[in-house]
Amino acid sequence: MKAAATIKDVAQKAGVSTATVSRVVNGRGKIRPATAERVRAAIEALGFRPNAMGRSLKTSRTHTFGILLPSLSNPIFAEVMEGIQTAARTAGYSVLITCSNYQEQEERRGIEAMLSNRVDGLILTVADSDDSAQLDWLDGQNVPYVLLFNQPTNPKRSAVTVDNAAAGRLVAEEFIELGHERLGMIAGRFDASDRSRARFCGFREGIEAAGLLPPALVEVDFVEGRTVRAVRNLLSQEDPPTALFCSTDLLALSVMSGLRGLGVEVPEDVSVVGFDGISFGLLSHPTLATIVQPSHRMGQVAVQNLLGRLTSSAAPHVQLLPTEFRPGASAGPAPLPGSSSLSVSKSPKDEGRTSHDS
Amino acid sequence: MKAAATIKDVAQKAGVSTATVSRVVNGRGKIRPATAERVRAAIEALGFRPNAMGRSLKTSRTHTFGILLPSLSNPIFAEVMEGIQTAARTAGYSVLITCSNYQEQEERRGIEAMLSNRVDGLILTVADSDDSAQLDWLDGQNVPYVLLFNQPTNPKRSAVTVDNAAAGRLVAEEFIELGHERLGMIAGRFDASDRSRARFCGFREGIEAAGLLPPALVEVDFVEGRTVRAVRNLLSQEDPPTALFCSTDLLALSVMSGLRGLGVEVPEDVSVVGFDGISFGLLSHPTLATIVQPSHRMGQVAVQNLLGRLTSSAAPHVQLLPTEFRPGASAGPAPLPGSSSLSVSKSPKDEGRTSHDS
DNA sequence: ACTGGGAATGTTATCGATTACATTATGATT
DNA sequence: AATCATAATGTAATCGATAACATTCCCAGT
Repeated sequence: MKAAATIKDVAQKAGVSTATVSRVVNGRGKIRPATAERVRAAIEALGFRPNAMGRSLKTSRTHTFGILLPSLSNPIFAEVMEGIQTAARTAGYSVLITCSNYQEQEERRGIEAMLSNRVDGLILTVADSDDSAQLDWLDGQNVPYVLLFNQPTNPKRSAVTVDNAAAGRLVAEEFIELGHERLGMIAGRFDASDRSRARFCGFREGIEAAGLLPPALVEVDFVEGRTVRAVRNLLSQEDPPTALFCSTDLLALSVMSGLRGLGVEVPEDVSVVGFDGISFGLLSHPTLATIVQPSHRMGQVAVQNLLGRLTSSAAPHVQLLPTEFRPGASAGPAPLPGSSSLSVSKSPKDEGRTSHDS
Repeated sequence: MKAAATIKDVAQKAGVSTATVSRVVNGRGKIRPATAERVRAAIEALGFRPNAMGRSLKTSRTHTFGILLPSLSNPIFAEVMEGIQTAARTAGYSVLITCSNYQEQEERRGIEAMLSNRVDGLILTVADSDDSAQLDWLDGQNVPYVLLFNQPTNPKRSAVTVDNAAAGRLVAEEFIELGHERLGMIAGRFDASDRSRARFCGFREGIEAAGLLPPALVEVDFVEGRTVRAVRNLLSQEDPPTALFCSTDLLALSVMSGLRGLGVEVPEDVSVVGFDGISFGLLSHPTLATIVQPSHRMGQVAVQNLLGRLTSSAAPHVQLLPTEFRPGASAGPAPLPGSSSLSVSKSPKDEGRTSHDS
């Protein structure tokens, strides 16, 4: 039950001062090889491991990053977390993680907790990076942070993300290419996800640019994730959409499952395209067409962004990484007019806001 | 660019000593209400937040747990991580996370890094909890840890897991109930996952108890995740299995996708059952029959186990949580003899070890 | 008014490592 | 051998908070 060895123990055992031990450990200053060897032997013998607290206290560097994500249930976040973790460890950093569950209050609490731990930097995905009390407050805290997935208008904030609007536009074009004329979107609530909104805006632009009617829209809650009603809602209206863009792959998979439950065939009756590029999209049946975000890379780049700010005090900047449209069996040609046997009755208790535009 | 306020700044501003501020912050000792109020005002005015490093140095408690998981790509780990994170924060703890990518070397490095951070406890999922150099070493480090998913033989080690063997047996019984007589298993490599081995052992026991031939077995690598060859391998042998047990849901979904690629129908030709109960199993088509582990709960219990060891110095103990068989469309009755049109040719370059038993 | 004694608050050593500065050792040069 | 430059090492203050111990305050009881 011995306490862990300290630098003093090592110094004593090696017959040197703590300063010398410190120098050996950190490879700073000149040390006679023989001395260094004795110190190393003592370290080995005692199983000495520098106490990060003591060190941080003096250097005011914790070599720790704090990560705030809405959730880990969505593999896109789990993947980016892996990327962050790997890149951080490579650079000698540890990572503290917090999930906000899409709640602003938890965002705030999580950030505060990580600041108490004196993290050297933060990587955050917040609800809305253009209207966030947390971020406004954080700007005064003198801690570098990088937004992830969020795409802030304010260029004073660092961010690593993709061009969500452009990707949304691309999806519209793909649908139109396939002959679809009546499009819809099932999106995570805009007030919980600015990227969901951006994807929708791009999607709508692409549609309007082609001279088609604006898309039908249903917003759904991330947490409860009931999509069946949202789907029924969309398809039970006059002249229902033949193609659905979902703001995340998770949503898309859930929607496909819902459609199956309603007896709607994908892609024969309705085409579906998701967003994220999670690996489950490749395993699903039919395989999911989607916009792929380079999730691991994004995590890695976010870490590098922070490191740059810390070491070379680089200025905050936004980095847009490329996306890619990944075709899949879920997106097919539009059904011939009248060929679809769709008959989805409207449920009595409807949920989710539906609108022709927002 | 002002540095963060310290307890001294607060003391000065409130006209008291640092001891008094400390008492107010930690709610210890008697403080005159008027004084407390002045101190609180100063804290508020300066935006003071106690420096966790300074505190930890003195108290030798970091209020941080270290978590080591093989990966976050498998949602079962992401889910348990969420459970851990939530429970930890509720108890006032932060969590450091590390992924080992199923590599022993990284297990070691991750643990060392977290010990340097002087975590108050560890939650670990290692390759093999009965033969782990890391754990043997860790036992001498005087840091409480809890194994998660691992099911150690040595009862001196705390663990939160399920009865993997019993669950494996149950799967065998379900298959047999459905009329299957020739069974197989696709399992994550035993040397990277002791639970995979335990599930197989239970599965085999259940089969042998029913007087059937021992199951065919293929081990696959977690990291690369190529299952198509493994599947072809299994099905191309004489009298191929009509039911496949996969050691994880992720594997099962991949296997189902592979079967589809080979033109094999699930469950008409081959039934599939997974293990974990990840939510994607409910979204897949056909829905995945599986053994459900209470992942969030497991994370929560692991945290409680650690807290108990820390606060009431409870003894290490193993906690087995209940599993549940969740039926799904992927598991159906055995095909009538000769009714299946299976014709899977053996690929020239085979991979994965196949055997009739292990 | 004086005093005992708990309540309130202050003083200061301490946790473990770093680092500016001080000191000593080494060895090359004459 | 004396000298000096430089290499090697040591001394001690410091980071921010805690807590044991010391001190001061305040008021009840006589």
